[in-house]
This record gives sequence, structure tokens and C-alpha cells, in this order.
Amino acid sequence: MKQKPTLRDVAQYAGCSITTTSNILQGRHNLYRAETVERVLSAAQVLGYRANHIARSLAKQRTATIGFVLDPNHARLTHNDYAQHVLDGVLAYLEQCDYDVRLISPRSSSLERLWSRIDNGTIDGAILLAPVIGSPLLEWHRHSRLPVVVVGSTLPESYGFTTVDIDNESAMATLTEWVIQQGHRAIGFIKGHPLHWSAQQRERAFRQTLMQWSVPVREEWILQGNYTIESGRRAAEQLLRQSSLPSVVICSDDGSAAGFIQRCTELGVRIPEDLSVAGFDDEPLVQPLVPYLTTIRHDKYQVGYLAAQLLHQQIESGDTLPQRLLLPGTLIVRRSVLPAPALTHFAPPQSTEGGSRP
Amino acid sequence: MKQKPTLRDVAQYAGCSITTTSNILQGRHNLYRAETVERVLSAAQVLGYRANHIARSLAKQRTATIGFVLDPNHARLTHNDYAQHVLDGVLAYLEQCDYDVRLISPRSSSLERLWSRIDNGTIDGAILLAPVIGSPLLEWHRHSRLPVVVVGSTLPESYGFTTVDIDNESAMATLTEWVIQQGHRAIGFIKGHPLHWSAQQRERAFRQTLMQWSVPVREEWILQGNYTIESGRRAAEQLLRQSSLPSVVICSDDGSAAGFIQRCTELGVRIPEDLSVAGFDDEPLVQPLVPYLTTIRHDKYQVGYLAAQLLHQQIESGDTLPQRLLLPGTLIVRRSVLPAPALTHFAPPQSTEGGSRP
DNA sequence: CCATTTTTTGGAATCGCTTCCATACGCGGG
DNA sequence: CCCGCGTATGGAAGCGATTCCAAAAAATGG
Repeated sequence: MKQKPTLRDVAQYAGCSITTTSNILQGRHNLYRAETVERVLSAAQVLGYRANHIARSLAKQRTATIGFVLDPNHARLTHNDYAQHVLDGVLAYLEQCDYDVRLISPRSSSLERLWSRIDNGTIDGAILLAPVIGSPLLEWHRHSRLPVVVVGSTLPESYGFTTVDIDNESAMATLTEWVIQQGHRAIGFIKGHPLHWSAQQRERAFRQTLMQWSVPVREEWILQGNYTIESGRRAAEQLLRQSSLPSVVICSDDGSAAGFIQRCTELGVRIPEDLSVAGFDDEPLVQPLVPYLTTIRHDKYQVGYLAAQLLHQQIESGDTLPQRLLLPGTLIVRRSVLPAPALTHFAPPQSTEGGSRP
Repeated sequence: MKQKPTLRDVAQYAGCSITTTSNILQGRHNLYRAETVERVLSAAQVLGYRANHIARSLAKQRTATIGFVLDPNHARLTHNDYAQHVLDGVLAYLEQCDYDVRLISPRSSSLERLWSRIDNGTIDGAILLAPVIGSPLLEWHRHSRLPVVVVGSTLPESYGFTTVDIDNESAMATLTEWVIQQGHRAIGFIKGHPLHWSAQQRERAFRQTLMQWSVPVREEWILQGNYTIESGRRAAEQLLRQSSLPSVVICSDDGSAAGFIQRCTELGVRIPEDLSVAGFDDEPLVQPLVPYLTTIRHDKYQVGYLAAQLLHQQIESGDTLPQRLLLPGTLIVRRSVLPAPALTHFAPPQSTEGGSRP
């Protein structure tokens, strides 16, 4: 029908200047007589005026939009339950402060194109979702002034990113410690995806905790995984081929735990009677598969929510000092880990200073 | 460090006008001498120029962005596997034509605010994700000139929306027909979410097919569900309380099918030996729960991809005639539906003309 | 060598809104 | 009667691109 009304139209209809109209529509009512305010407001109402955010953004040099950037290596959003929960949290927070989200899923190869897809003036800041090791996204940040918060990957501090993530190390330490306290001394491990920092951290915490408690680390029981059910199945086959077996296997994630358990069961090894298994993530998607899995739960929604909050603060304040926020996981004890068979007494932790862990 | 370079900076550095620079950077190379082109390109290169899309959008009155609009009634993106697959498809298509996606999840109550969140000049078109019956989104469209494609809800034609969806009616008809052909004549049904058009359509197709084949419709076997596992469990309890039971239950979705089966099993009814069950959606999330479920599969990714394509065309061509695209589902036969016990011969379809269905 | 094309290039308006700063007006005090 | 100040309002310069159209330069032809 008719063109959308602009600020000028409203001003004209109200019989005052564009400046006045703009000010009043932005809520600066006290600058003007009540009568003027009323006139402008009703003019806007009558004409069905809605501000053009593009023009506003250009003038204010502020878009009230943040970018939610997927890693080019994560092909699809879908296969990633993590992403959705985080995104939900982000949306929930941003809704409150009237920010919007632009979804950026850079599949393109060229670095140049990738950057211009992200940093082209359309966003005030970005949330990087779990960039993997060596991701081009990390490189890009050096060239950009844009506030950025990384979620789902706790990069080494040297990268200088503000980060919100779960505390992989301490959560895995807690889990491992608990397993040891159940009397286990023969402990296997399934590693996570080799390109994820979280996988590195979980493995490191696992190894360290074993050492602290003087539990031997048996490399042949440490198997490669990649955060998928399939990789858990493969790990099972590999492990069961060996002559001596651990009494428990700690998995870097619930997916591989589920695959591991599945394959073990198929091969006649009963879980947890013959072999205990622990997971990590309390993944709702695998929960129905192995409802009895002992695991670590953490709040991904919260990660997103806090990341959005932090980013929002950085944008508003202009202060981009890197911070890091690590949310604790909680141990969920179910039935998949039984106390170790014979052993009940065993060595106390090596007395360095790795005393009590929160 | 330094401010981001603007077009003016590049022009100045290259020693030519802004117009020239703009033209060349937009690829109109043939307008200028090769030498000029070279100069501008390298200037842009050296300065690390990246066009400001906000300014571009304002000038061109085109944002190269579409809105992916969730229904205010779908609280979270997460609980919706459908949404993610569609979104993946959308992203995949838009990537190709250099469009971006703005995620709009309107939780606000006020209609006025809702509109201004969507139609504020920041998008060229919108994809409405499965608006429910009575959604304010549908109302909004009347007032707007924005090209819109609805996915996941096949609205009545009278709404005048372009639509991409799976063909609920014919898929459910296919499934029901197949069940009947397995010899079943005592058929129960679990309905979908009462606010979804898809639920209505699936139910209608179910009833119609039964009538076409002169199979009696027993209202006491038609149970309310709402596309969740929990609602399937409730339906099971309700059904099993009855004195006479159907030989098969067709569920409006895999979720309720899974819940139904779960609860039946708990109550000592064996599936499919005692009772056959069919689902709908081939939901990957419940697949591990009931891997033997006979169901209808459809391609949600494709829905998103085609919706984006259609929307893109409408934006580019300016032609907004409502179209509708219904993608067929395919019957996935697994083990959860057995041939009906005694009966092998039964009435042929009523000879209207509901002959063979693709 | 000049008029006429053709090829290159640039001036300036525009997109819709924000915001700095100037102007106009009314009023009490010196 | 004039100065200065507070209150209301508007003018105009951006923001960083695009694009229409005209001007300048080079090429063509008679």
C-alpha cells in the first residue's frame, strides 16, 4: 500500500521539527511541553510509525545486535545440543536489554570473506561458540576491535579472550576423585575430540588426579574418542581386545559413554556389574539411552546467559579487559559406577598440596 | 588502535573519488581503466577496508538479511529438534547468496513491541517457524509488506501465506492406509498438540482414511497428546484403563509414541506383540529409545532450505504471490507394527476415488 | 583542426535517524 | 530599559555507503 512512514512524516503530521520528534520518541519527554509530547506521540500512533533500526544504527554507531558465531568446523548447528542451550541462554538475556542476535555460520573458506561476514558493522559484539583448536576465528580477533566473548572453549589465557565456560578441569577432577574413592585403581579413559580444548582439559585433569592419588596411568587404557556415540563404540572394541581390563572407564562425554556401554553390552560385558562407566555432560539426548549413567552435569543455558551479560556489559562500558568465568559442574551419581571389587583401603593422596577440591 | 577505514579513506588513498571507489569495490570493473581498478583494489587491501553493511543497507534499502522468527509460544529453541534442522537448511541456502540470518524470538507480550522487533527495517523478509493457531505473528502479517514464508505450519489457504511444510495429510494417510493393510481394524490414535495445525491435519487424515476404508472410528481410542513423551505416557495409562483395546495405536509423533511404548512396557503390555504402535516424524532423538518404531520420515532440513530459497526469490523479484510447497514424507517400516492377529481379509476401500496414493 | 562520440571520472543528493549547537522567547533583577 | 538566564524548539551536519547524472578527457571522423 503506502510507504512506511518516516520520522519526517511524523514530524510534519505533528507540526514540529524532526529533532523534536526524534527526541520525544526516544523518551526525552522532559525536554518539551506536555502538549508537544502528546502531539508527537499521537502522530506516531496514528501513522503507525516504527523507527528504522538501520538508520538508527548508522547514526548512533551502535546496532544493538550481537553475533552468535559458529565455528566453521562445526558443520551444522543441529548436531550440537550444546549450541542450542547456549543460544537459548543468550536469547533470554538479550531479550531483556532489547538486543538482537545475528546468526553467523561461516562456511566459506577464505579468511577475508570470513572476516567481512562477521565484522562488517552489523554487530556490536560477538559470541564465539566453542572455537576449535586452530580455528580461523581466533586469528581474526587480533585484527578486530569488536568485543568478543568465547563460550564453550576455555582457551589458554594468552589468547586474551573473555571466556565463559564450564570448569572442565575441576569437574573432571571431582569425577575422577570420586571414582578413585569408590576404590577403583584400574581406570581407563576415553578422550574427547582432539580439536577441542575441553577435551584436552578433561584429559589433563584426569591424568593429574590419578597422579595425585598415586593411581597408575595405563596408556593402553586411554582411548581416543571424539564426543560421539560411534567413537565410544570403537573405543569399546579396542579396549575389550586387550588382555587386562580396567575396573572402570571414565569417558570425556556422555555420547562416547553411551556408545561404549552399548557396544560392551552387545559384546557380553555387563555394565556396571563387569565394568563401571562414568560419563560427562549429563547430555539429555543420551539420557534415555543410559538412564543410569553417573556423570557430570553443567548448566549450558547459564553459560549462554552469562556470556550475553558479560558481552553486553563490555559493549556498554567500552571496557574490554579479558575476564573468565568458569561455572562448576556437579557430580550426578547414578548406578553405572559400582564400588571397586576387592579393594577398600588404598593410598591417600600424595601430600603435595592438592588437598581438598571444592 | 585506529578507526576502521571508510570508503572515503580508500578513495583518498587511491587518489580518486568515492564514487569510483564504490563502483569498483562493487565489482563494476569494466567501467574503469584497468590501472584505476588496480589502484583502488590495492588501496582497499592495504588499508584493510571492509564495507560497512549498515550504511550499505540504508543506501540500498536492502539488508541482505532475513529474520528467522520463532513463535512466542515456543518458549525455547532447544526443545525443538524441528527448529534446528530447518534452521540448518535455511543457513545452508542463505550462505550461498550471501544473506544473513537474524534470530527473532519474541517473548514480549505487547503486540506493538512484537512488531517493532520484527519489522524495523533490519530484514528483507522473514521465515515464520511453525506459528501456532492464534499466534499474534499471523495477525502482524496483514499490516506488513514484508515477504514472509511460513514453515512447519500449513495454514489454511485463506491466510494468504507462502508456505513450505511437509505434507502432513498425505503422509498420515499413507501411514494409516498401510496399517490398515496390515490387517488392523481396531485402531487407536494419539493426537498432537492442540494448537498446531499439523496436529489437526494429521488427525483429519487419520479419520478420513479410516472412513475411506470403512474402518470404524472409536472415539474412546482417540487420545489427546501434545507432541511430548510425557503426553504419550499419559495416553497409555488412559487407554489401558479401558475394557476393550485396539490392536494398534497410531501416534501423531514419535515423542508420544515413545512415551506410550515406555509406559505400556512398564505396565506389562508388550510392544509390538500385544499391541502395535506407529509413530510419525522419525525423530532422531527418540530413535535410540525405540529403534524399532515404524514411522514417517520427512526432511526438515530440506524444508528450511526450500523456504529460504523461496523467500530469497520473493525478495529479489518483489513478487509475493502466495505459494505452497508440501514435501512428501516416506513410510519407514520397522518392527513396531505387526500384522493384525486373526484377520487377513477385509473390506477394500470404499469406492469413491481415493484409489492409489503416491 | 574542430565537432561529435565514447570512455572515465566525480559532484552531490539520498537513505532515515541522531545530536551538537544556535535561536527565540519570556521573565525577574539591576 | 537592558542584560542574562532558563525553557522550548529547530537547523544542519554528520553516520558510510549508493547512484543518478553531468563533466572532463580521450578517441573518432570529416
